[in-house]
Amino acid sequence: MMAKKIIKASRVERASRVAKVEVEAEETVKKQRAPKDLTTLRGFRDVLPEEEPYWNRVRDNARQLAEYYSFGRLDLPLLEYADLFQRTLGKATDVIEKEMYVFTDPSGYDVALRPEATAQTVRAYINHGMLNRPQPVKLYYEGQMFRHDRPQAGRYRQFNQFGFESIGEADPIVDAQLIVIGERFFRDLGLNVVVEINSIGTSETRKAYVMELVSYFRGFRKNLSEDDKRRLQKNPLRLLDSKEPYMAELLKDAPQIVDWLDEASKNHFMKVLEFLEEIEVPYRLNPHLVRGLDYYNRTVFEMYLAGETSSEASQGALLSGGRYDGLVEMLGGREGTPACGFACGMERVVSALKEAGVDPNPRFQPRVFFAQLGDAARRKGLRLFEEFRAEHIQVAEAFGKGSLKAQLEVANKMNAAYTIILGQKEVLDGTIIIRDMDSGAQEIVDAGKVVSIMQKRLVL
RNA sequence: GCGGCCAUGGUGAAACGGUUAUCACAGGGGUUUGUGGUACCUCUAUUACGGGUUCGAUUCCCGUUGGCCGCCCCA
Repeated sequence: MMAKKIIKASRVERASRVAKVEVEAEETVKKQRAPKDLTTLRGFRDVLPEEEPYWNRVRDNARQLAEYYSFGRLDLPLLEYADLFQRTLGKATDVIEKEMYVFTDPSGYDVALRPEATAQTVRAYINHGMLNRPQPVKLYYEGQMFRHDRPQAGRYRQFNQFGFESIGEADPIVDAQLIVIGERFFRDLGLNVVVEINSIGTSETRKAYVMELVSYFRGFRKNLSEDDKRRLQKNPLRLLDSKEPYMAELLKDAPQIVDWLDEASKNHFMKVLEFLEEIEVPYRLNPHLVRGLDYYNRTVFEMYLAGETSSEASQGALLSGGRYDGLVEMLGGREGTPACGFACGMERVVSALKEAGVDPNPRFQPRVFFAQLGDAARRKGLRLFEEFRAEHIQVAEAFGKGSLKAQLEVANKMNAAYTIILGQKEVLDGTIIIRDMDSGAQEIVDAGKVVSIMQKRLVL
């Protein structure tokens, strides 16, 4: 009896397992790509050496600013418990609802590739007891983020952000200085941006405002598009930056969030604006600016390329941020810990740099080429190469090539100013040839002195 | 997630449904033994993948995948 039951159960179990495997196999086949079709995943890309100079400029610039304004570098993991983001970003946001790379790791935990780094930064602040450091704790990060949304202009599934976060100080000067840093970042790169700014108050005043907003738009419900109806349901604040053409008219008489701010938030906002005026950072008040993630309160801001407004920017904001005074507490940190920060989309900055024709300053530009003939020369050359390196002179080579002609071709293509040529004869004589690539003039010098001679030549 | 446009070598393009799929550039190798920026020769594509229509498909149709763009959302 017992045995029969077991057999029965196991048969059923086996059957379902087989069915499952079949379903899985079918899915796998469907998703698998032809072996010849060797590409990256959708929305993921390789950055090739030619593009790297732009990235270096962006990264260097951000790092220098971080150093100057005393933001400590914080490197964070790419993978976190999924829960960290689910708790903080807001249940109704797309980032949580459908864009996160969530999976079960081999230990059985629900983990997620980070879609952004602010929640992580706060997690690290709490984890490492940073409340015991002098406040505010100023942190800077950069790295890859992951969101599974549809690739588009300036939008990738893996993208890079750098961010500045200041945790533990409520004074509006923090907000203002962060905006200054952001604006300076672009100015240093030769990009003109416009700062858009707004205040969304506290979560309580926002709630009251949202109710008012909803009741206002309910009156026009039948005029609204499907998208806007959905916003009305799910995320009414989004109605404010809806791109529907009829919206401009409707918004004219709609309640304004600034009118609903509590006294403290209003004061805070005024002070931020005063600081900005003091330091002469041009800004544009945008009463319809709301941020997508739930943790923001009071000051919110975004930066766009000059000449573009938020509604027409082809790839959205280059940088955005704001205050998030409730987040530390929400994650279990000390009650009432204030914070403010921003994140910048580096892909968008790189593309703006290219668009603007900014010179990226390639770093690797060797001006000396070493050409060799024969095994003895190659052996010597390998050594000589190291001697140049010790003197910090960049030398290019093509040790793999045999003929002098081929090597000179390479030297020419890379625009070398000089080629030093070492052949059988020179090895025996202890000499070496220096060829000026512009004039074609050559001179034979003592092999032992070539490094110091080149050193002098390159200074001129 | 929804919609529009698109898909030929490393790159940019060409080929009325009919030969060994053409051209330019880039790249590799060479034009007899040690000299580049000019020449010549030569090599590098099962036309994204899968299916269908057809005597015959790079060309027409469907699906998949991917890219660009708009929406949603966001950096």
